[in-house]
Amino acid sequence: MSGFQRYKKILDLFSEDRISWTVSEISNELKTPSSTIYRIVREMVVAEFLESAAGSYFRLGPAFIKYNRTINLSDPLIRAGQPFLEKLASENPIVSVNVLARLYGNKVMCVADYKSPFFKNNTSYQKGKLMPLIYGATSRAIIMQITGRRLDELINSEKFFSVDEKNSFLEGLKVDRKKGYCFTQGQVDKGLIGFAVSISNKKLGIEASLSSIFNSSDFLLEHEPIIYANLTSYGLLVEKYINEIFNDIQNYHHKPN
Amino acid sequence: MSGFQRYKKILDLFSEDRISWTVSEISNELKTPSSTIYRIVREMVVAEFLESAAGSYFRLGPAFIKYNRTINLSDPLIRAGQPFLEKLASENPIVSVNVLARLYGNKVMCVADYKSPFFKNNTSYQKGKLMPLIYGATSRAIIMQITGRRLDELINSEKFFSVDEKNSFLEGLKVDRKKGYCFTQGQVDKGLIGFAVSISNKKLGIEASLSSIFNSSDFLLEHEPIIYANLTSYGLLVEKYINEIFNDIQNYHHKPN
DNA sequence: TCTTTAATTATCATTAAATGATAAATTTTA
DNA sequence: TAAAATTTATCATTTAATGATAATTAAAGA
Repeated sequence: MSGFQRYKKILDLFSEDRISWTVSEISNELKTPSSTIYRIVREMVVAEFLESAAGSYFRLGPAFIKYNRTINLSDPLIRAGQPFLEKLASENPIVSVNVLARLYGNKVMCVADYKSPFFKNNTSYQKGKLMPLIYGATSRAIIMQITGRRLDELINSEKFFSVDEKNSFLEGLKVDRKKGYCFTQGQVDKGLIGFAVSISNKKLGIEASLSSIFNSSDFLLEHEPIIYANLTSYGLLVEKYINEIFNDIQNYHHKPN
Repeated sequence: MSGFQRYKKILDLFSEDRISWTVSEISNELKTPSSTIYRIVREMVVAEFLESAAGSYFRLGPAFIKYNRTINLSDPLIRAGQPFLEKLASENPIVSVNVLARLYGNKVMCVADYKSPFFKNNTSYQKGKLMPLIYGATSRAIIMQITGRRLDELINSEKFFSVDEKNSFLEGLKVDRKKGYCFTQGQVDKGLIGFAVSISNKKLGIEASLSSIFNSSDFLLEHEPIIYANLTSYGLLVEKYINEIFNDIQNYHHKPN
């Protein structure tokens, strides 16, 4: 354990399922002497990346709230896409959750979302939550834009039930690529269906998706063309804005002093 | 530059005003050879704390979105207070921005907020933004619960125009402490007024505030008792829930395996 | 396209810091 | 108040970070 990993391994212990750890628990988990962990934890507490809680427990610190704000102001996908999510929701024919998602390691992460006021169910897509790579329209619209060796590597990180399942998944991707959008039913959350389009920008290395998620009970076949039209047009709009942001940044940096 | 500081110094370069940096810019800024910076930046890119943007620039990475989610699920102040902000807004007599804030180093940081649907103005209080310690009701309700040496240290980190200003500030705190709430007018944003109460929990080390911010043009004197009653009752409610969360955590950790 | 320049990675001797066993101090619990 | 648990301090040893330089790769210009 060295370099930044030393710190990250500790931070990664803190999760939804385990929000606080003591030094001795960390020490056991990472098989590292507690004198070492104490030193590292103290450093991170000073930096507000960790915070001491009651009973000798520690939890993540408020620094992440601060950095998260800066991310929201600097990530071109979020900057370009966030403002359109509410509009997309209001133009959908039925109540929806609308999501911007992107790759995060071998997983997919939602980075922005907007839920229509009267949408009842909870979706698994929540800002900052990692989701499976191969299930759900949101994820499909991301991997369907990836090809060649990178696709292989990503796919190989997933466990398929059988070779057949894997092949039919890859075939499905080809079909979706031609159609230009993805549709899935209950793959992530039962009772929900998802539609998604790809969002990409080669220069900025953006591989993302824009998706709308509905209650399957609300959905009628006649809704599909409208949903598809909305996603497609807003998808293009987001890509256009990403491009504008890219140009803005270029100009900004090339300004003479 | 050593330990965690080495990484934090780089992360802290990224801000609202300067969202992306090149390695050579970082190298100049921190007076550290670029070969060293390259190595460190590469580590943080792998960890998704940084991300490469176009034109050899880097920006903050999506890891912060993930950790921010975990914070929202684990911070007792946010967990206890967030659910009440919308209710507080709906019970206020005029449109408002409602904020949970806490200490962050020598500054105050908003950690959760809710704006009524038709509130027009922008407040400076945004989730994750650092705000001055001595201006605005939101901040006052935090420092007014701090006394003795810690108060001195915090106050001394601030620049007052004069000794008089400092003394009258400290006198004002005493008055507010007796009143049990704070009121300020245009100290942070012109045209806005703020009311705030303290939120605290000794066992959990929480020093925070709950505040409502209004357009001064909307405000009538007859609103004050209602605003005050709302803040006080919701403040107590939040403190009660913080306590319950504290007990939950205690029970959870003391469960037999 | 080729050429030039800039960006990034690799190498490695030197320097500096992290480690972890132990002891001491502090805080919490019984 | 005593005992136990938590946290900090110390320091010889181990290990990793540093930064000058060279090599490679990618981007920008001609």
